[in-house]
Amino acid sequence: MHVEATPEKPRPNLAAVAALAGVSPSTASLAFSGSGPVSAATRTRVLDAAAQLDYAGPDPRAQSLRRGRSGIIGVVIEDRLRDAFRDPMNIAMLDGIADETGSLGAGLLLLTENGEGAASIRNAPVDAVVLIGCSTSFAAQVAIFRQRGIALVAIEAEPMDDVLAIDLDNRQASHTLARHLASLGHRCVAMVTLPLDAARTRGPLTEEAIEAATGYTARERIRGVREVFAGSSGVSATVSSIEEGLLAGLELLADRDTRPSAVIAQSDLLAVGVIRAAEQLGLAVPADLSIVGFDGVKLDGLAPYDLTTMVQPAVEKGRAAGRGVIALLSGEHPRAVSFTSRFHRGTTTAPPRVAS
Amino acid sequence: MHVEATPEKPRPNLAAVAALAGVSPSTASLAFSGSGPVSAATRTRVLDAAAQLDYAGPDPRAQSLRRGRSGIIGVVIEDRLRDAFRDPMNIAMLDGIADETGSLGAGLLLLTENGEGAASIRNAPVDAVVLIGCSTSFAAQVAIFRQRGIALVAIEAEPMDDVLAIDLDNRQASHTLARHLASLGHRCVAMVTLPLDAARTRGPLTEEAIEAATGYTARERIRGVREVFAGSSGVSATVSSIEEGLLAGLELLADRDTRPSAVIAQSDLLAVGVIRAAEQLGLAVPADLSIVGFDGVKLDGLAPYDLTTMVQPAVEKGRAAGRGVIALLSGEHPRAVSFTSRFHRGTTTAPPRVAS
DNA sequence: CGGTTCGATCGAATCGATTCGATACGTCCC
DNA sequence: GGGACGTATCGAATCGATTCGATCGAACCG
Repeated sequence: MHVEATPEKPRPNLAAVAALAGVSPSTASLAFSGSGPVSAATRTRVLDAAAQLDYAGPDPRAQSLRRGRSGIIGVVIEDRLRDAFRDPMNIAMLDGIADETGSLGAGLLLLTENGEGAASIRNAPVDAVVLIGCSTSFAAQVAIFRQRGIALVAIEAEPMDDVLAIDLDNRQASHTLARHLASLGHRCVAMVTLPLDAARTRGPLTEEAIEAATGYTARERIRGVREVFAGSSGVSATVSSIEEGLLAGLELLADRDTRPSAVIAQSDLLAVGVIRAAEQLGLAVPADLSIVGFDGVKLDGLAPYDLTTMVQPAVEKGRAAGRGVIALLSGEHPRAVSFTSRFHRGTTTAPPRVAS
Repeated sequence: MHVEATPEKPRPNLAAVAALAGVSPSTASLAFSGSGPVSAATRTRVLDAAAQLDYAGPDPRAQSLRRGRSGIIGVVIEDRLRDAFRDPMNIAMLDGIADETGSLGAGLLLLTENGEGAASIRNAPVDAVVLIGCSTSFAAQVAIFRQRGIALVAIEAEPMDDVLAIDLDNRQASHTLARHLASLGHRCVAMVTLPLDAARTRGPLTEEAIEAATGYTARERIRGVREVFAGSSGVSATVSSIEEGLLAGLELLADRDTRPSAVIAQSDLLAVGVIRAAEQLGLAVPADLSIVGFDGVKLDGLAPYDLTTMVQPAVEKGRAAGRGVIALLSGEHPRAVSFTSRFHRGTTTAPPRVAS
């Protein structure tokens, strides 16, 4: 006997299964979803028919149309996936989100800030969206999702109506770091900041640049530092990474006349980059240059340094965001959450060398 | 005048927009999709009506039902997001996939091997799926997706019908590493492998364990090593991470009588862990112990070591997978792709110390 | 001037399931 | 024996868009 494989193999649908089982589509649906009274015999018949037709279960696309839910949660990250994932903070948050939403059976759809096509933020089939920190084009994104009627959770973002905020004490924490340096005797500190705006340019931290900054996290942290070191300046980075910190550090430290005695980097990755820059320039850390970071990433291989930094609860932030999503989707009105960071004194800060 | 906000705000649909614009739904659809002859005047009228109703565009759920496409590509990764993202290889591959599929406008949906609910592998609304390497429950997953009629691309997996394979020369590359050690004079080498099966247990590499292993990558690499060092043994890891490598390393090196003169770790992360273990035990690398890895990750902070390893084109693998997905979705029949690794001689290998 | 063609628009079927209300049939109790 | 009740099942409407074929005018050409 020779088997003739039909090139066309139309996937069976619930109606076909129902027909084969000799029941109505509605009953077949009940049998699958289990959300209604169906006799055991009937259910068995339906399931057998399904097996016979090689039916894989209700089509999720049709389900999501009918139910008005797709079971998918969008996570908006930076433009370049690789950049976003290079920072352990983002991964930790993603992990926290997945932790909580996983119980709900929802999947995470990665969305980029300016993607086009079927899965852009304009038309991804998501039930809710988490905007992961440091977004520089926040307002525009919020407008889109609000129009689409999609629940929104934002990590570290400007407070906004209809957006559940998961916040961090960025200003206060930066203030703490700055005070630490001040108390050590530093008077001339410089910053290496996270991206200031959607353009993500590396460059000197001019007053105009700060004024025009749309990056909430960067701005808050600058503010915290300036509460202690009024008018302090620095360099803005294009992304949170070690390489970028190195470049920014070189820019900052190149000129020995304007060289600061301490650098406040807005992430641990950037801080490590600055340390590398210092090493390249022959500066000893912390003797010649004090450096602080932000995040509290355990950076394997940073030895012999132990970075002075603010440790923030990244996974917890993600969890809170995940719980927020769940609450919003069940029609509740969760309240904004705010996390605090903890000061960690490492070995990368010391009193400034006395001017020679 | 006081505005009365209706608590219920039914999202407008295309029909409502069409009605307001005085055209039929079909014409309104054409106006939005641009895939048909519509006069400029009509299009404007429709768009105005949409703006007036605050219509955000066609519902992606309905679109995907009608079109039979969701524009979403699933990526199946390990159970724990954090574990998966800890290995730069996975991120690199993800990045490569995103690079290619992004042009298609598709989003990446993160799926875990044994998730439940709306976004499990049984019922995620995806058009295609990429199984990222080292999957230990490959066959079961393939069966599910095949039944659902979803296009499949697998990175480093057993060849299978209807599955586009993106392969790496795991066996050959491991053979190369083993030969390198052999040529240095090593006779007693041990392995630290990637997870062998879905159970992901850490334990001695018994013959039975190897025999029963479902992890394709791990098995191939073991095979390559054994072509040179027949019967060589070692320890299997639960995940590819530095910590795990440390634990496996300690287990392997604890007993000084059975201690190997070289360790072949199946990933760079594991190799770093083994180096740490050696350091903890007071062994000098490479004088007392040679160590090789696999992947070619640039591990910042591994200094002063430069790991001897096989450099594999991870991003390229991801890109190939992405291109494969695109090809499959456009009905083509792309051919399997195979990548090769490049030997990198670092400073972590040397001739064995002569037995005292 | 009549036939043809082309462009714009419309109607209606369709994608595949869910769900509300109705129906049919037993069973139970007074 | 008849009314009340509960369970299993069914019909039909619905979710929101896309798309094929039909229709209707207008322009064009011989």
